[in-house]
Amino acid sequence: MKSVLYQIRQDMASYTKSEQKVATYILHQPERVIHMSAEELAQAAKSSAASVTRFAKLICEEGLPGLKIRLSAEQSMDTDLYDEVAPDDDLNTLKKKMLFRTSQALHATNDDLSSEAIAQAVGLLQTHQQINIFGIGASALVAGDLVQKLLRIGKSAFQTTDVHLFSSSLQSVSLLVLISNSGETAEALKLAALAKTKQIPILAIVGDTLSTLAQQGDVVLTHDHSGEGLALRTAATTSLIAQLYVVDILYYCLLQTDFEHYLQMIRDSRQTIKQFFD
Amino acid sequence: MKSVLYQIRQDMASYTKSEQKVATYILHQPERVIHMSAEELAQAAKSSAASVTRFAKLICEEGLPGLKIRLSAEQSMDTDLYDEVAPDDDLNTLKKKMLFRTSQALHATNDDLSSEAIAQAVGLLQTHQQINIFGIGASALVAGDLVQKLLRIGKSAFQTTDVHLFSSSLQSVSLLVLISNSGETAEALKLAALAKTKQIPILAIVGDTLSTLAQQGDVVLTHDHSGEGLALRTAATTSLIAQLYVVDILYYCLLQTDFEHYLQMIRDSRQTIKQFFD
DNA sequence: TATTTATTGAAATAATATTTCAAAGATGCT
DNA sequence: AGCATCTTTGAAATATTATTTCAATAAATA
Repeated sequence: MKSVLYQIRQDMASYTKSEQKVATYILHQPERVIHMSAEELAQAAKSSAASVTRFAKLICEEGLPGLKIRLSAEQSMDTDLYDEVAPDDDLNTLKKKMLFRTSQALHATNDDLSSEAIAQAVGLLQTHQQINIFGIGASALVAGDLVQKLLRIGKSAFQTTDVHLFSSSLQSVSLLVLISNSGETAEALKLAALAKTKQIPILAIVGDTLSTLAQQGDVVLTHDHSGEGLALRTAATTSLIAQLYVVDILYYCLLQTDFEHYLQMIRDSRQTIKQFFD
Repeated sequence: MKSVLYQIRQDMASYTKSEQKVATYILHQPERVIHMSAEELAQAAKSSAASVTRFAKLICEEGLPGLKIRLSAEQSMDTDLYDEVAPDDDLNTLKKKMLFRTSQALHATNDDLSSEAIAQAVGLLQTHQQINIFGIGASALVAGDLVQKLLRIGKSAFQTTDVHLFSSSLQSVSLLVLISNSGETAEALKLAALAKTKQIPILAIVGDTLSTLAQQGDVVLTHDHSGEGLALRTAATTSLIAQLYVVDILYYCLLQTDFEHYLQMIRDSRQTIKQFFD
């Protein structure tokens, strides 16, 4: 179904005078209209209740209540939220834009994640006792998150941003997890090459499906990175959040392979922290 | 504003029998309810119109029409997404649940963030050259994110999870940023006490508004942590994401105080990385 | 300008939501 | 259990809100 606001704007020219009054008011204050009666809207738009309901029926089969319902459904989908964050946005606009953008990224990431890739990734995590995770910049944070998660269920996981140290940590029994938004991070690519020589499998968590790193991975999980093109690093955090989201889903899929057991380990680890440090 | 469906589910236990009938129907068929009259809904839920409108008013100040409007705004949200992630969920269900939960957390966080608190926080960041950021566990990642962001715009920022080292780093000119989901982390509270003795101001980023840490902060930014009660740490990542989201908004508000200047610094820092490391 | 046609809003009507109230049911007390 | 009290319930009464009617007015056409 089309947006009512859009439709009203489109058809504005074909409306009569009083219809235009009502239409204009609705376009300017859609969120207020939602909580107005026909009479109130008529007053606000300097028209009559009759004109209001006539207009409502014109737009929407179910009359004014139906129109209000459709307006409400559209409220959450504000129009120019796609814009780059602007220097003079007020906090509300900023919040809306960020929320919108983040939601977009998560939806897109959901679409990107295939069952097969996740299943294969879980397989790799299960079959390797030692898991070495590398990411640099913001991706280092994601690496850190994955380490924390794996340690909690008794997996041996290691992370550092020190490439020398990291290289030394790679054992023949390791699984190498490479995290990179662009998929072109030089350090990650070098580590991938190193892993190849040692026949260590690579799990790549990458934004760009077509990147070099995405091609190197034995298993590749991709996430949304559509915001990266924007001038400001507005999207940096959305990419970060998308990466964390991928890790989270991967983690829960791993838990599912032995749910009760892992759950108990997580409980234990929480308990231990509580007992000794709180 | 909280999700009505969520609220209904939460409060289900406290409802009377006929209220539960109505509530259950709404939870199962929210998108149909939107187009039903009180009488129709009563029939469908095997109750009476009176009970329906009574229930509507209980949930929503503006009665049944208002409830329909709010339901419409929430359209298309599956009811059982509120559940804890289950051991036998397939990937699609898992993805839906996670996405839903994350969106919820972000919305709630948006509602929690007040302009005043953000403005004060920005003020603190502006007026202090040295910014010391502490978080432990998942919050350490958030601390890391904030450090990266601040360094990019030429602020002197420091983070470590080593409390001894961290204590030594606190100067009289420092701003102490404490990040904690529960707001009860022992280490953070000790650092808060230390800061008090040195008269160093505290910016707290906390999930729980009523926590000890929230009370200690000179400025307090809160984020959603509603998922924390859940058995499994399903919510751990949503809290983390909510924290990152707060940091992101804070950061952009800081940028706005001198937009072009900061933007240029960010561009320069990207350029430098590209030139020397890619 | 006279005639037709379209538009408008006040009032009448219809639809819908809400409140009232008496009956049924649940709860607690002896 | 038996009685009293408080709660819940739905049918009917009422109030609110939306819609249609229709006469008046304005615009368009010849």
